Amino acid sequence: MPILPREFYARDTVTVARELLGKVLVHGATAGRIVEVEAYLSEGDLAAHSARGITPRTKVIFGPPGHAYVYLIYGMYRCLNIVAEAEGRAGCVLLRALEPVAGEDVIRQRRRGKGLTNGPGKLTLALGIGSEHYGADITSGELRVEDWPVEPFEIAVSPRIGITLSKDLPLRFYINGNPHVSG
DNA sequence: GGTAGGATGGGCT
DNA sequence: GCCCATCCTACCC
Repeated sequence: MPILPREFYARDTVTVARELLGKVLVHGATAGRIVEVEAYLSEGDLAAHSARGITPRTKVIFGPPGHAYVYLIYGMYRCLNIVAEAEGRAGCVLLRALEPVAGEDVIRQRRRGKGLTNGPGKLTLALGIGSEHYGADITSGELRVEDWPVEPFEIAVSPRIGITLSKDLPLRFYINGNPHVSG
């Protein structure tokens, strides 16, 4: 299936977030359709890790689009973001939930607890994504996003989950009615 | 059905 | 030293 090109990501973050819904994240033999995302903006968004400027951790968010921003959360879990916007501008999309579409046997072996890929920390465990993917180019290579055929769907919008700053901005997007959405 | 608390470590003030 | 863009288990209706 075709890989999304870098131009796809070189747009405003909300557009990228909404259009990532329905696309498929592939890592090796495992793959999952993106069913829930959150946008973290370059301006006016205090919840974004990039809001306090360029640091060793956040520098990839300011770099060229179509790369992975992976970070450690609560000392135990990794979350995967995809960098959007033109180089020099911050902006990224957090992947919050997937619908498994390939390698489900492998995914089951990697997961404990309830749900396979219905949360940002769970989906990285399920697909085997870790800190070694920090900065990885997701327009080529082992970790990538592909455009697979998809049934029509409706996009639902809500505030983002688990944050305190800028918590009322309507920047969480998900496929309405999809059973793999978190929460 | 629900909520409360613990695990666990890097990043930043 | 405090703060997390989380998940799981235990316990209580």
